[in-house]
Amino acid sequence: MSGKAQTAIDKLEQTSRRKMALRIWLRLLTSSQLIEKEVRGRFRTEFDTTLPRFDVMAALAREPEGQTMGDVSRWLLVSSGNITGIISRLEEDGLVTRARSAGDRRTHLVKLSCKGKKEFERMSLAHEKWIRNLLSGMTKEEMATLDDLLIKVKISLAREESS
Amino acid sequence: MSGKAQTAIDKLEQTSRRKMALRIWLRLLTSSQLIEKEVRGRFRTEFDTTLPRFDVMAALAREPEGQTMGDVSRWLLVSSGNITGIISRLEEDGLVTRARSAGDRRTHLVKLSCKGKKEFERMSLAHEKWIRNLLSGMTKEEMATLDDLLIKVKISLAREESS
DNA sequence: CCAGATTAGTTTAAACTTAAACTAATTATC
DNA sequence: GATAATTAGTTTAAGTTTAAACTAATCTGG
Repeated sequence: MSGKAQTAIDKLEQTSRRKMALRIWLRLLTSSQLIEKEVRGRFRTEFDTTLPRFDVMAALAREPEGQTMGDVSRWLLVSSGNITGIISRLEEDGLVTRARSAGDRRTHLVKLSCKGKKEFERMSLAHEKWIRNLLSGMTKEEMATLDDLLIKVKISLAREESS
Repeated sequence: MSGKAQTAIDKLEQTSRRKMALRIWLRLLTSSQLIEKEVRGRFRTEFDTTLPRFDVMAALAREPEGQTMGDVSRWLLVSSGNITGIISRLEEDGLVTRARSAGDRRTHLVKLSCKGKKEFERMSLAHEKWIRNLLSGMTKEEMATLDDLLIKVKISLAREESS
């Protein structure tokens, strides 16, 4: 009988289903906040930039041909007004380009500039290393199980948030 | 052999440990963001308030005798300046009281007012129900395992973020 | 064609958030 | 006991974030 299984069984006996969802939510939130705090600090001290800027650049890096403002805001789950502001600041710094589309003239094609690509590459490698180190206390098996469970969380959310 | 175990094993075979930490982080972040988005919207439409205000009130509700600004900011993992602003707005609305301590005159004793307690009670019940519904697609066993793994994440973070 | 509805993006106002500078009170050290 | 270091909290400046109002372009049903 493994230690992990024992702990989980204890929890089933001690904790009502009622309180368990709330507990999961608080833990989910705390983990995210702790990682975010750490990563934000490192972006500031090592690259003199912010996490939202990196997030937007990472979204842009996924599509070298460029994408619309709406694509970025939907991918990052934030409002379009938010993206407008961050893209504007990135554009001022010459890291992204924004151009009105030829076809649908409402949309704008946004992409990383050459400078932006290079900068993102540097930051991305460091970022990946930070995360790997932060989670180095987890075994591969634990991460695989956690990944499965987080997928289940997402499925549950998708089904319930509409109702 | 359960479906869950099979999925996890597939992942071990297909995904390098290197990429797995990053994947976990993105899933953690996405789950949190989706829940936050939903909860924020409900606080706005059903109680005409914000999530940060509720978070501060929930922190205060834990200690009926009151606590310092620093206690609240440490509990919520946010800056003290942030707490100053939110407490000030809650105070204007008569939901909390803030008084300079008699002993150490640098610290302030903050607590929910009577009105604040009643308001928090109403919101807290609704909040718990929202979360329970959002996670209703998870079994008790899945939640218990997820809880264990998130504790392991937290332990890993605590060990690594100092280094 | 064209009036109304929809969509993409920006702007605005308010709140949130942080890091850093600052003030005031306390503690430590000599 | 005076001075230095620390601690609690506030303030400030800049950026992030949202919801809602707005502008401009496109689509849709007559």
